[in-house]
Amino acid sequence: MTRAARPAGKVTIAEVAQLAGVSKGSVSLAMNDKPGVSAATRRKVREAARELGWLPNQAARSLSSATTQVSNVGLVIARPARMLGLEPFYMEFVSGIESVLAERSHSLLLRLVRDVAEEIDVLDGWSRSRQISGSVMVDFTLDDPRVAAVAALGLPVIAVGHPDLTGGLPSVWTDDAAAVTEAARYLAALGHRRLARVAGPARLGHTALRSEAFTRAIADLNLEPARILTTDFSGEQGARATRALLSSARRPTAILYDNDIMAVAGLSVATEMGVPVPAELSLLAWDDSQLCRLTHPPLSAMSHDVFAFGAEVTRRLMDLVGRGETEHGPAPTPVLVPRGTTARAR
Amino acid sequence: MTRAARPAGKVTIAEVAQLAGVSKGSVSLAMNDKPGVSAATRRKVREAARELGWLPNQAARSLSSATTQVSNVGLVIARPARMLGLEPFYMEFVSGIESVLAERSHSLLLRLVRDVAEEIDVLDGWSRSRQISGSVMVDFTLDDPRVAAVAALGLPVIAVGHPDLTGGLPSVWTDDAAAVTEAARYLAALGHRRLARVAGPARLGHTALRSEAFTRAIADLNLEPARILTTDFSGEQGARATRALLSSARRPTAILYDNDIMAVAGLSVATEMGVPVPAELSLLAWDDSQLCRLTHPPLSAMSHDVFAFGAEVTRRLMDLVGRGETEHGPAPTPVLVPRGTTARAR
DNA sequence: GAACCTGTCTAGACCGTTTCAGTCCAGCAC
DNA sequence: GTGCTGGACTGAAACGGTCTAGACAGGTTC
Repeated sequence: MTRAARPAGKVTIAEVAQLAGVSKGSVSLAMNDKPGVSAATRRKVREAARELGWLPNQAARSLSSATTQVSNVGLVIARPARMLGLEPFYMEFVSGIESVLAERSHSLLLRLVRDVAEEIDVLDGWSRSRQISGSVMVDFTLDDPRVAAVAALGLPVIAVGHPDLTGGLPSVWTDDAAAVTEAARYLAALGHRRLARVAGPARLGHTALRSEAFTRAIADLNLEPARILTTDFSGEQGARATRALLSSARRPTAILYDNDIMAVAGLSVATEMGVPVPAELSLLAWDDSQLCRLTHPPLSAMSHDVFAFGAEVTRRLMDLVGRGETEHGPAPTPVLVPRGTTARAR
Repeated sequence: MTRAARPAGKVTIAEVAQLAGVSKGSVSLAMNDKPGVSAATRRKVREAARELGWLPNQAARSLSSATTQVSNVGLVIARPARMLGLEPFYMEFVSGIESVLAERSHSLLLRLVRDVAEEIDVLDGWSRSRQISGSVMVDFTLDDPRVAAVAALGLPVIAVGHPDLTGGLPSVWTDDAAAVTEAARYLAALGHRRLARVAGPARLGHTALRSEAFTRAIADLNLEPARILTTDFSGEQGARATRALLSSARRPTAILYDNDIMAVAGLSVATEMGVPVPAELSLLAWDDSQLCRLTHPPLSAMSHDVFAFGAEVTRRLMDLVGRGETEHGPAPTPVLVPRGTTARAR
């Protein structure tokens, strides 16, 4: 099956000018709502443009003017494509971004890459070719090379991550340390003495921050030293980590997970191994997508409205692009929502 | 917080040419690996470009060359932003798309809109301003107005939907009728006489196709007339539909769901209502994201590799954009994967 | 030696906008 | 009438690449 490949929009500003009986310059002024043309002319030009179905050629526009505003926002994610589909976090985050973009008639330019070097290339290309007016950056590591790269590019960027990691870029973050501490205190208050945590990849900055806070909280509460297992965030590795924990000699009585897909997998493993939840084992998820409410018993979680978070990040990016500045501060801290998987230790 | 807005890459081809002691034309030829320059000159030019850190200005490039190949592909979805995050289908589909795009250094331009009219506007704008080289279209309805619109635009498009709905556009689809029939036959063979189906929104073309095939299969198999409840695909409505079915006088002994999030919700409802699965109730999901393997018991499903489906759709789109043509045919039919939620009727 | 290649390289037109220095003209003050 | 002002509008120069026609050198062929 073949398709005709003749793009419709071959109309140029010259034709519009001719039809309207004015010069190219006037058309430009009229269509961009700039002063210098009379109301009558503006109307004539509008009419002509509408009739010919003219839309300005973006390439020409950005070539000639330094200040080109496009209505796309970038998001580059350096993770395997498979993972994107498996992680409710990204889905909800992207949904939140889209919810704000849609109401402002903006689109999201999405790209998956292998590593940070490729991510920098992509941002560089988008920025130079003026395909985006700004970008959201995620998954910061310590001494992230992207910080310097986007600074050199002069691209408006909102960094999703703790200021310790994002090197002065305008940032939005959640206070994971506080949330982890709250979780540990809660489990301790329920009488749990032996906690464990199934964490994300060690290389990610926020994993390190959470681990540090978790370890400190355990120490402050005088609990037994806790095991922390790192994973790639997938359900499979969450299940494996849970099996390892439950098979160990002194198995934990409570497990904190770094996302919800792993918590769901963990609950399933506990059931499969005959460990009653929450009677003998408490489970606490993170992020709290709708998954947590669909299991039986429903998962207790450090609830984080990821959709709203994505929306807030985008609102700040639009601020930054539009006004040149935005607030710089944390988003709401994840809040503990007890459901059916946490109970007093026996 | 304010950001400096001084783009780095101010080097032009003229400066490179001057440094290398050649003309602009030669630089262009040398850097684009085209014939017409000697190896020595090519080396000199490369050296000069590297020294100055020159990268071609994309805007200028696409302005001058007729064959502007942009490396973006479009996807417009006419659903509320919230739903995108809740439906594993879309994220897996998008992941599959990205997996193919990433290996060809392409990006996805994603936009959520309210309705089909807005979708047409968006595609029109993207197409005219040369922001995409092609697009994927989903969620076809009967007599879909988008068919005529993209034909007029001359934009390469791959339609995801049955040819009955996509009006001659190059299409990829799954044979849902065959899959529904297989599901009904399997449940009948297990001894189930009273089936029900929790379906998607009635307005969607593929919901209608599935419903028709389901009803016919029930009739052919001489089973009791089946109830079909329509939903918005959300877990909440899936749970509500399941409660309604299980509360009815002659409750079904098997339920077929139109996606997996609703099946997970349904399983949870059955557990909550004390209906043992699969002893007294068989459940069959659709799409089969990893969710189905994480519940307990694991969900039987009409398994459909959505990731691979998205990848295949994109491969065909790239074919269409690159060679001007592509195959036109179905993707693999969803295949029944029995797990723990289907069993013989008592 | 003329005619003809072939490979390398250059000058300059061209792509479709924005922008800026001017032109034109009506209106006003004197 | 003259001079001045300011708004409306024009023409042409950017912007930074690609691409085409043609110049030039050196080698072949007859």
